[in-house]
Amino acid sequence: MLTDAIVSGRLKPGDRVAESVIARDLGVSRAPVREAGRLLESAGLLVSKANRGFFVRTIDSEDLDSLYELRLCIEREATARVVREGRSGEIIPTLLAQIDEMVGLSQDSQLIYQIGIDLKFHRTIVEHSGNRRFLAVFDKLASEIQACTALIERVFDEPGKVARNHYLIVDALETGDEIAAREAMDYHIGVAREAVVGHFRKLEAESGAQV
Amino acid sequence: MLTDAIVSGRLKPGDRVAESVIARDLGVSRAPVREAGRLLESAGLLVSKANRGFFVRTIDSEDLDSLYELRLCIEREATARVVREGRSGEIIPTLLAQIDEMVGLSQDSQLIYQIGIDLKFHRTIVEHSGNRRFLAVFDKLASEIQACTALIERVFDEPGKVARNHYLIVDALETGDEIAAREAMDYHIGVAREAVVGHFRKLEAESGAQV
DNA sequence: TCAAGCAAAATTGTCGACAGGCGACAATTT
DNA sequence: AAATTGTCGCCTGTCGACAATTTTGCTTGA
Repeated sequence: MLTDAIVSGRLKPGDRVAESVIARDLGVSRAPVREAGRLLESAGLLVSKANRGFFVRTIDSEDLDSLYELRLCIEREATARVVREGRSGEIIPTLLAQIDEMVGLSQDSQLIYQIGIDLKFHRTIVEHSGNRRFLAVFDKLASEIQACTALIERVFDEPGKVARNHYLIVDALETGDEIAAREAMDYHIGVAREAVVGHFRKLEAESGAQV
Repeated sequence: MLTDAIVSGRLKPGDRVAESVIARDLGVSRAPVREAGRLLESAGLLVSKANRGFFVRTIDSEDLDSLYELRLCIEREATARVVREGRSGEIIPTLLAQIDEMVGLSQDSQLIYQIGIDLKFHRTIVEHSGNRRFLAVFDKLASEIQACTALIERVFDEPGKVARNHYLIVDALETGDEIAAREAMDYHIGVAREAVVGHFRKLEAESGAQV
């Protein structure tokens, strides 16, 4: 609804988002825009300064690294929990279908969609971990990760390979070994973390702050 | 400011919090109350339903367990980071002073204050972990934990003993062993988790849902 | 007595308007 | 020329009012 209209387009990080302007553009009052702003703020896409309004969030490589480390903590524990609670078999068919879909979307032009499925894959695991708080944190980070990744677009050289890497996680789930599952997720996210943060560091070396 | 006035007092979990009522009581318009409501919502103290307004959040033992497990993931990693980044010596004096203060507040009537210092102790560690996201999540959980604990009041039999248990964490930090530090925090929170969740399960067995 | 339907009250969602605060720019001073 | 101060305009924070929706209490009928 409103949220999409705001984020969808052309906004550089650090840009100011005046609620009066948005309200005028969308032909509604400022109140609903305000609500949507708070929503996007809690989703981590905007930050608000007192008496100044909303700004598009900026992010540096250190913060991105923190983000991935947090994700790591949540997801490796969630993966272990899935095994411990004996819910692996229940979700493996879903996970395999998602990987197949990802592999099918490995064309350059469809990277954005692949990122979406990638997130769904991880969410499926967290969702079935049995820990609602894990899911809440994950969902909050998800929009940020997706937004960041969408802006970076291509960090990895071989998107198809990345998609196939998810099979390792499913394999570990199938063994029923809690520790192996945890380590599989640990490795998987660790690789992504290095790649994304490394890419970002290079961007920073060339210019200033980035989204 | 407003937030305190809303939460401070007498509200049962599940209670409805009508913004019109609050606004009348405080003699302000509904707009600022709305803002405060969103704030408390993102702090996890209220939930909002469409066209229904705000309600005081309810919590069950399973959710509380999830909360502590999440805390565990964050804090044990944060503790390990403090050691890894070589910032132990920098914060140990602060930590020791906080424990002393806690021990001094071990009287029954001051348990609420002790809980506050306890949270500060843990926050100090997370704050100096070097991971901003850890701190953000911790701060979000902190208000919830504090609110819950304040309602439970006395879960532990010997508050002084709990306070002194924090020395074990400082000891582990002093050794400079990353793994030992992680395990010390792991054990510390694990004990609290069992006690709090166990206490809550008993309450649930007697009645229905609880805060 | 109880259930269903209806009407009235209450509450949220939205609106336009006004006051105060902040940043930007110009004028003045050093 | 650089820095400080004064002014202007835009934007947020707050307000009271109206419309839409939900809840509640009452009436009506079986």
